[in-house]
Amino acid sequence: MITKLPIPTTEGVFTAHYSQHGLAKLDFPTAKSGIGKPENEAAAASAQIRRWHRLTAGALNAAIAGRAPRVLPPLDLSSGTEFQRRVWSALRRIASGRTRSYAEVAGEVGSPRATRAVGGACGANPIPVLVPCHRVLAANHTLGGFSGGLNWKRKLLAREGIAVR
DNA sequence: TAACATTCCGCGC
DNA sequence: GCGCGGAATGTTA
Repeated sequence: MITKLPIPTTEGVFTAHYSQHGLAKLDFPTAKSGIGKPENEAAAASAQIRRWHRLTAGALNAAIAGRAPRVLPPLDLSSGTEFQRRVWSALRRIASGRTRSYAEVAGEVGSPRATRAVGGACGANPIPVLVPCHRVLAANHTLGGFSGGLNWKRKLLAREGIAVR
């Protein structure tokens, strides 16, 4: 069972998806996000999920403000493949304000030539911002791509003080 | 099998 | 040196 809850930020309203294992997905603001669905899922949320949600909201707002989140809720990454989960945990080890290239990440997960596959895994990342897929740049320090829109990637990097070409 | 959020090498300017 | 075209490469649906 999945519970969806909104998170207001200075950049718009994100939507968090919780499974019984933790935060499973985070959506960028859309034009229609903001007002909940007819069914009031917030009311049905367990005490535990509400607690996770508070952590998520705090971490997300901190990250958007350019500060490293102090605590994160448990993440439910069970939707990913083995390879994707390796990539995502490698991403979480990148310190705020630092960057990696797709090739470097590929090396860290044990498949040095899977650079392009790393790009795919980043694109499949269900929890942007908190799992810092935006800190991965191309080898020549250009932006590369970003599923949620390159503007987001630029903005997030700027908040962390990272300059890109 | 085709599609990629890459990278590397070679060419022409 | 810069820009562009094309091939190699691992993973996924």
